[in-house]
Amino acid sequence: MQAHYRPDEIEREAQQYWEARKAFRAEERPDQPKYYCLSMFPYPSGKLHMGHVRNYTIGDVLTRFYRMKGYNVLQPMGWDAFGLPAENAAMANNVPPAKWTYDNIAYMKKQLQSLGFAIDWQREFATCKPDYYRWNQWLFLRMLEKGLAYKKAGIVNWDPVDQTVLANEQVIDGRGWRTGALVEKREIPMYYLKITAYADELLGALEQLPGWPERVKTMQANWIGKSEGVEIAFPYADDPARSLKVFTTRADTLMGATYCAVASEHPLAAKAANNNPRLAAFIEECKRSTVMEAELAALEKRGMPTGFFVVHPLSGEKLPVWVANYVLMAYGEGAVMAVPAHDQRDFEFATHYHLPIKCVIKPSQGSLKLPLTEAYIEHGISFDSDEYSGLNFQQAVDVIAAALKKKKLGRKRIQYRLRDWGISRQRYWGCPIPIVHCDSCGDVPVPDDQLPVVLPENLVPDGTGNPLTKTPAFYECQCPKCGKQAKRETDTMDTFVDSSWYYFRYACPDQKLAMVDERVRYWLQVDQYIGGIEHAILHLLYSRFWTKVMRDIGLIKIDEPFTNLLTQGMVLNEIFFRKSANGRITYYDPAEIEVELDEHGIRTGAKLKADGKPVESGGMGTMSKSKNNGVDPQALIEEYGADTARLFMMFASPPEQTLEWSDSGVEGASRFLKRLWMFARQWEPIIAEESKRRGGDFTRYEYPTGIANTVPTLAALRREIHMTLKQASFDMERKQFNTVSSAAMKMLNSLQEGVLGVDSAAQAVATADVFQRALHETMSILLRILNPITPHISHNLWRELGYSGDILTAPWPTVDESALIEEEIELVVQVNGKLRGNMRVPREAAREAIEKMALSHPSVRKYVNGQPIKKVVIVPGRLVNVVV
RNA sequence: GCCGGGAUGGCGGAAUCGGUAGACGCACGGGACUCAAAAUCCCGCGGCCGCAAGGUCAUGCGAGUUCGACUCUCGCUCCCGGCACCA
Repeated sequence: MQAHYRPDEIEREAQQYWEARKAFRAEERPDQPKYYCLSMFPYPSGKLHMGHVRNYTIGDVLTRFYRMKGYNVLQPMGWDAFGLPAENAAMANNVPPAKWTYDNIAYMKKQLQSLGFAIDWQREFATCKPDYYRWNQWLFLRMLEKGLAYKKAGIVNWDPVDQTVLANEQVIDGRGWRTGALVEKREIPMYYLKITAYADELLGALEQLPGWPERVKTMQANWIGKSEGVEIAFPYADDPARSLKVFTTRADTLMGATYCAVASEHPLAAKAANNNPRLAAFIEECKRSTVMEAELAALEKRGMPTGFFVVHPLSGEKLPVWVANYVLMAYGEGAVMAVPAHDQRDFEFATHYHLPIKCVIKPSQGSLKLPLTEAYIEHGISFDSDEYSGLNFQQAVDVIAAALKKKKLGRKRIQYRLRDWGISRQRYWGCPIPIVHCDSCGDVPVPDDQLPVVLPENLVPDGTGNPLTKTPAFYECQCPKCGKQAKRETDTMDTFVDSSWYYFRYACPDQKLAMVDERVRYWLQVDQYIGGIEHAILHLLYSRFWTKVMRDIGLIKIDEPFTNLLTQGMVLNEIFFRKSANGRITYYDPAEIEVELDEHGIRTGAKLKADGKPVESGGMGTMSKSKNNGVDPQALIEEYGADTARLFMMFASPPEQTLEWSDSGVEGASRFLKRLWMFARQWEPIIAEESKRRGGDFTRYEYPTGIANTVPTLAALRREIHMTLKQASFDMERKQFNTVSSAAMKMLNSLQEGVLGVDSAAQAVATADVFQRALHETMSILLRILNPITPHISHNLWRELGYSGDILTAPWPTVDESALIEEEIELVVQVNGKLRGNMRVPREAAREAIEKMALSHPSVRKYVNGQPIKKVVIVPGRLVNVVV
């Protein structure tokens, strides 16, 4: 055995060993339980970042753990290879997105391999290859046939200078990121997928996902936003045959409606603006504002009257119609009835524009405090509502809905917040939408036998829009129907399409004739899916939708793609910066910062190493280029090795929480592995000899009866190791890897203390064989619980110490319950719930005996101090609480 | 703004079912080894009072339930994720 821990050597050696044996190749074995563990595939942005390292380490720990538990595991990897950054890089470096993407994939693959992930690389694919994306196109055509895909107008960000559509992230403070021009909203034709057709199932099926975090399910449910309400028609005052339709969940407040409001994109707004230049200007202004809902919601509530009036469907009162920037065209009817007294947004708007506020709901007990300072939005009892007064929420809704129905001016209806999924992108680096536009035949789907529509890989975007629109070789084509000259669609698909079904393709990446084949039946569902919490809604909802569509087309039989979901937290690092006199902020790499400490180790300041002058701390933030606080995994692996990187990542915090970067934490992890190495080397002769004696067996250990009395230190060591193992197994099952790591550290501490105790004892010689056995046993446990986290060093030591077989498939250790039994246990003694001492009692002591002992305990007597005892609470095996 | 989540020593975090708050690690202090330094090893380490024994306060803030609350309930504060064209 090497004198020193050399991660580079043992990691290379272990990886070659696995490679030579094709250890991670997954095959369908119907007789064995399978475990499909999937981490979200990366976007090939250039090099791995710490978020990837964390994501894939979590997945790797799980696959290695399940392998030890006897499962047939699959851990695939691929590339989410279409997307905007490739176009940006192409513009910056004048390199085609394809080349940039493939180069990145090659580099990142090497990085993943150097981390020792147990990936079946045979199944690797990239979504930018026609072999993959042809099935996007194929399924899109099936959806078109089923009416699940359709075309309609959609709103996009338009940069008037570059004459191009911008992504939301390319719009900064309302201006194009490259041109600085004010961005406009523009309506263009787009393809949509009818995810709303599945809204009810997507919502209902959440209940059948017990393996998903509650918060993700709640977020999805809120996103789908099913609400039961009433659609109400307000007839136009000057044209009673026609009406303004609104949707409300609070029909009980209808009698309190004092105006109606429509979105600026609503047809009525446009009509009103025809002879009202001020209104036209206001609508124009709304058009210039953002398309992003988050920004829209934060805007000050503004509006203008349209000059139109509608008639209240029950009271007959004339109500004005306003255009308001807080009404969303995309939700409901794009119009609302405004009840300022009982809706906060309406209240603010009405207050600002001095519109009437009419109260019609009051608390069931007491009354409203007038004048209102905010809307009363609770459900209550109706009043001042003619015949609809004195009713509770449900009664009022029912009665009012019935009255409206009778007048044919409304009906109960279910409304979803969820909108259909717009997939058209006016960009080059994506999957072409398989449609041909023909002057005679209209929009014609590309026939299946002409798929895939291949994206040329040699174009370089220049920032002035999609280069496909300037490439006749791509867009010039014949109409599949009539054969006349036609124009190919140049829009490409949203990259969320690519990621909506890649997990099926891993089961059969080589299948040329179909999207999926019968192998998906063996591997799917995904047993464990792992990815960032930022994907909680969109990606996961689209994937669930896509799965249901594939099911309904008859490709698969499952309803849901992912049985268990783990949403990992972000990787953070401290942000350091300086603000210059003109307000410009410069961010500094934390590696360039020196932290100043006082004598207690408490931080007093930080300065830049280069000039020794102070910098400010901006707290912890996600690692990003813009904050200059990223740490390159490559440097970490090169300096400390993959095992240290993996151990630190797992130890620093539980997977679901954020993880704070710490250089000294990394050193701590490295120190532990060195300590483990030195310990193994020190005891190698004894352990290896024991291995030889027992033919490498690590499954059965027998000890003489009464060992607890003859060799108490050994019994204590075994008890500690098995107790720690019990906790580690529990934590492994619940995926709390930080405490599994600390259990390993604890075990090494116990071992070092344990051997010291035995070593120095006079009994050591007499009990040498028992000691040797216990050391062999406990070391095998330590190496096995560490194996999923730090597989290289575990692999190496396992072999060096002569344990039989391959640790990769060694069974997860089991707890020897008999090692845990103690004759005496410690009980905590409390008086009135406050800790006052402890006492040792026999394991099987009776309640009465415990109570008697507690009452005679000196500190109990001191605190009871003669007061009458009300009651004694005894929690078996834990504590006694004397209440006075 | 709306939806979801979080807050525990100097720091990351632990506490499995409401039962000893601070496991494990980092940082820091003291010591050993060394010509010296690094590495390594040993000891200490929440605050306050106390020589000590011990006492007392303490899990973001404020209330409540309970014999007992980091854990449950209600109200706040601050931070983070998502908001449909970043992936």
